[in-house]
Amino acid sequence: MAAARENMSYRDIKQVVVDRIQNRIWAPDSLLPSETELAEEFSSTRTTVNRALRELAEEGYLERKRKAGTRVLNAPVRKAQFSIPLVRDEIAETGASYRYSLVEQTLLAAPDWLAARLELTQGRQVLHIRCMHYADNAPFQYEVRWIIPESIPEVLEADFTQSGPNDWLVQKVPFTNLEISFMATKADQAIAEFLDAPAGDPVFTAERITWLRGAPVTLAKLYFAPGYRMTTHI
Amino acid sequence: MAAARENMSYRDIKQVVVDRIQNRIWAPDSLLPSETELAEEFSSTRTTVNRALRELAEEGYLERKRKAGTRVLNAPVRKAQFSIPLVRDEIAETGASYRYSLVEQTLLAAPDWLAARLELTQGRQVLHIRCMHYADNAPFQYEVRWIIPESIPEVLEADFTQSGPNDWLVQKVPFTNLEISFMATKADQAIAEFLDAPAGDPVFTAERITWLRGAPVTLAKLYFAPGYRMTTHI
DNA sequence: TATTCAGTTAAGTGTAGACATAAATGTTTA
DNA sequence: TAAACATTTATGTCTACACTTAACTGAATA
Repeated sequence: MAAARENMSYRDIKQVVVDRIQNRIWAPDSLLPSETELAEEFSSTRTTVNRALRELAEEGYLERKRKAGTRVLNAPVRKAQFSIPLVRDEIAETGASYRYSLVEQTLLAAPDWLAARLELTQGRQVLHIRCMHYADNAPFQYEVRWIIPESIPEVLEADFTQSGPNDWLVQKVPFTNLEISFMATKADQAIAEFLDAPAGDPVFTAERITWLRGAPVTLAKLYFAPGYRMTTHI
Repeated sequence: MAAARENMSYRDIKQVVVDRIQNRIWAPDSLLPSETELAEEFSSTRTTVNRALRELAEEGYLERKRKAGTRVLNAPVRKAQFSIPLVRDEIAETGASYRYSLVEQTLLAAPDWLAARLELTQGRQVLHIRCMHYADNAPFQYEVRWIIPESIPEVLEADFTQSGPNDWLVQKVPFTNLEISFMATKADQAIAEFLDAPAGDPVFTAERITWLRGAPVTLAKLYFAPGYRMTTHI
């Protein structure tokens, strides 16, 4: 019944293991045979089995502990992966044409909520930018962004009339940390106007905060046009 | 300047490479030295360097092609990972107490939109369930679910008065495929009532479709209480 | 009885070397 | 000139083995 053919690659072994898990041959919470035993069964080596099991653990199928052994996770808490593309790429992928438009750019004192959120001392100057991203001339995303010039002084000389702050930032800032939240917000007057939707309508919203070596660089609120869905497959 | 100490683990090598990328020593789009050269520089072996670079490629820092070499990706399209926990676990993690309540359970013919979405032939029987998840007795999530008994006959005998269909399904069904979407929807009368929010308010919504070996098993719509945010760090 | 400690075991990691494979480049041939 | 073929080379993968480290087990001790 068991495979047992020669020269199995770590990929083949992964497949067999997944099959056995899915067919309850190895039930949730149960212990797998040791790497050495599996290597023998598959007429492979421990190194190869190790790679297979290690990757399956990363993918959320297994839990591994030294000495304790390898265990099948009962809750398939498999991890959904979303890649976080630039808007321009996201739009380009659908085949639509991308257009950018700057709405407003001002330098002002950080509002209290922003200072609190980014743990800034009060009254710091921040660059405030609002802009729009269009797909085939239909509103796609309304972006409201704050950038901390203290963390990246060149931003004060940057030109955001032709392309968005995101494009500029990924070129300039090798960010080290990132927090992303997704939520549903209610369209206020400005959002409604720019996204061409009725005020009060639900808007899918992403909020990104980026740090560079511990110092906050930018906070962006991204409001997506009505009908937007963020989808992933596993 | 360069590290060059002995006995670097693949972890150390990863760190050095990331540092160099972030300090623009290896600029975006540029080619890294070959594995062999790096192995020499770090007085390590190609196998170890390989593991470091392979993992960094998985994490989205590098792009690797045979013969072409290893290249620094310019857009740090790093991947956000969300784990998809059971509601009960999600609530338990905040320290709140979890309570479940069944709202409705009926067997009916699949509505057209559902049949279309799951690629069912028309008029199929489906089990329709609506239920609530509470955290500390406050509404947390309103769940609307359809299950295809054809794919999992035992579901007709299952008892959903004490615990939710999700709990039952993860025990029974080793799902093989999963599609998750997130969106913002407008609270209709039922949603508003159950989540204790004004009708018309924006509601963060997840939609999960699960397949077992190609056959659709269940579709769930999960409506989160106002204020919910899905957050992740990178 | 409870605690500490040593032994054992399974996974984690590193080294060395071989062969496989894909892609870029150079060379020959139609 | 262009297509077909061969060569080169960097990554991909596998094997075999050694050593490290975490965690369980059970025996010795307080």
